[in-house]
Amino acid sequence: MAAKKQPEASQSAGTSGGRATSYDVARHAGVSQSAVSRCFKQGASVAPRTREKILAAARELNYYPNAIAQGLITRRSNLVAIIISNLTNLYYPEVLAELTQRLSAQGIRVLLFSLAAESDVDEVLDQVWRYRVDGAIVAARLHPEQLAAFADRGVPVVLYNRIGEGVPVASVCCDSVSGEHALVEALVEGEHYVFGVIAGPADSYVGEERVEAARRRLQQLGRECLIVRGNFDYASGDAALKELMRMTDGKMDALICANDLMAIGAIDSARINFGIEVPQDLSVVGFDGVGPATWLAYQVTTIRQPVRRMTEAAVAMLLERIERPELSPEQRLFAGELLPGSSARLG
Amino acid sequence: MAAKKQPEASQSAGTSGGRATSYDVARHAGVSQSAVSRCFKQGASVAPRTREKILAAARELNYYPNAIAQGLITRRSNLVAIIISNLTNLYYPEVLAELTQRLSAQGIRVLLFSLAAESDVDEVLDQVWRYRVDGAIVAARLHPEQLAAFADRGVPVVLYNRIGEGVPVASVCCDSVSGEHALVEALVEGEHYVFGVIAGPADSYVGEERVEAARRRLQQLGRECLIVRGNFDYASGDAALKELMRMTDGKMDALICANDLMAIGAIDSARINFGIEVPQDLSVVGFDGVGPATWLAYQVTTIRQPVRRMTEAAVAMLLERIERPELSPEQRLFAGELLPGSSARLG
DNA sequence: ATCCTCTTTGCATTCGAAGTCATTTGTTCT
DNA sequence: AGAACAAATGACTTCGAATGCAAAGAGGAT
Repeated sequence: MAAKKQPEASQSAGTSGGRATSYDVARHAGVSQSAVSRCFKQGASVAPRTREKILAAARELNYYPNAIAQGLITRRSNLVAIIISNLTNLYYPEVLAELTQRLSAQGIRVLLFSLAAESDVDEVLDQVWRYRVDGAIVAARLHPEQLAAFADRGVPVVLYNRIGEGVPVASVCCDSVSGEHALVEALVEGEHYVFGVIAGPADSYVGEERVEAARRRLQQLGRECLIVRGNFDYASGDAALKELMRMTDGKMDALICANDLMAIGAIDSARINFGIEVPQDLSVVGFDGVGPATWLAYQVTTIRQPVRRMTEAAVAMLLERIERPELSPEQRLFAGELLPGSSARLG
Repeated sequence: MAAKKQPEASQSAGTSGGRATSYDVARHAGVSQSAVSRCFKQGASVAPRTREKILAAARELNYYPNAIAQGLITRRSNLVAIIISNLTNLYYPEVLAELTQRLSAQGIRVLLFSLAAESDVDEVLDQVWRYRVDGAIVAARLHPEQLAAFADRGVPVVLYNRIGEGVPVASVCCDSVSGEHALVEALVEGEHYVFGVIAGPADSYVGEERVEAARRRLQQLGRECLIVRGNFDYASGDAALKELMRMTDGKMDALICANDLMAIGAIDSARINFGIEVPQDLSVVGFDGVGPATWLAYQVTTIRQPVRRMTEAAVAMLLERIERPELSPEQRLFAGELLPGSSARLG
């Protein structure tokens, strides 16, 4: 009867599998399971000699604490969900790599969710709840109710390059408004008159913000502009350029793109499909500062997002909120840096 | 005394937190915890009326089964580790997105590990063991001992675009040899004589394989070539081109690059730094078929990897091995498709 | 040697769901 | 109505590590 109280060490714990448990190690070292547990816990009270013995046994048995079991008892999974909509966006891989490495450095693992379609969100969230993640970083469009669900469940979230629309949520963004203002001002000073704008998809937060900021500033400076919608990829930059050339009868001399990839598509299209010289005949500016923007053929004049500082902030904010869930939903805005390339004649 | 046997339902399980447990749901529905568990398990024996009652209670309490607890008892975490070295490689984001979505579709979650440096591998593996992942997909260079550790622990692995050097491991690769042969043959037929090759970093498996295949085939066809090493990025394509132009006194008329990104760097460099026409004066070919390779300015002649089929195979192989660990370490080789761009004059 | 304090250690319980087994309920057939 | 059997249900144990608590040990002071 008493036999059941202290579980038996697993019999299969030879040198083979990594399936050794703390009981196996305990038995091997001649101590209790508690001692083994303490031995792997930072700052717990274990005598040096005991610690040695236990660590030796652990090494011999190839023991690694079971994070699943730890998560169950401590109610801390040390998992953070990263939810990203379009990994193919050229800008996100860098962000993802940075976030992952920073979280790893803090002893936190990343559960990655990549959305193929927006309709997948609810399924993804279902899994997020099940895994009892400690927090989440979201670079995807969520409905207010979906954001509210995080609050309901007490799961801290930090949004990346978007804000909680209607719901107060912590977020990290690159300042679209000041970035676009800088671009517009430089273009106006550079003596441009017929402005075209390539917007992002309507459901993109940063896309709309950038275009709106550019439009406003142009208006303030007495310039009109034509706006055509793209969807952030290369092909849509090409298509939008053609459309704008048609609409302006080839008179457009400045083009503001909601991201670099469309700017690149537009530059190629202008040069190759229309024989237009960039920047002599047409100035093109983008946004983001992704790798290809700096390629010799493009050298796009753009706003470079401070990805390192932004990811650092996102991780820091999330960890803070995991420790202290009552913290307010701060919004941090980072200024981008105007990267003067050679795709635009500036003032 | 008897009170301790049946755990109390958690008191905090109001409609607020997502912290409800199966006991909360059980009490709410007036059934036992076992019933709740069965209710969420596919094909278990539960009366329709009971199921209704339980599901209603679960919905009301916002109950989601705790995957951590499930993982502990079932010894199946439903987690797969994806280990990737350089997410910034332009080719990997697509692979990662595909893998993640395919695994999700199979009810499996992705634990992402992104390596900043090769030295991180052991720390990463430490975490992989702790989380008791059901399997792993690896697109990073691992030492034989590190690969052996997976076998030791009975964790199935599938390598992506690399093979287990010395250790038999399941893998999915794109056929470098036939791809390079096709490129070389086409270039030779296109009347090229002075061949340059830009290799990848020495520690890249595919890089070495591609270059070696190209070199061999060139030799068989009676052509020599000069090889310069790059590191798969744009800047190294530029640098390598300069070096090759110096070495050949500007006489190089065909350039084989170990990946598209270096091909693009080389094309830009040739055009902009040397005023060379591509493909009139110099033919350039790459490998991978990444997005920018198809841009109007480049249209790189390359071998497109069948990413969808490869990721599908990787996931299928991994799942098979999770079910039946005794399966042999099959290697699957996928033929790439020659994508005739306009960066090379072919035969 | 005695008492007190501080450090180590082990015992027993806990986290939340799954699954075994025994029991109860329900159905069908005679 | 009762037998025979299947379906549904609940009690209890289990997975592996963390931790509160009590007991044991180690020093130190008197």
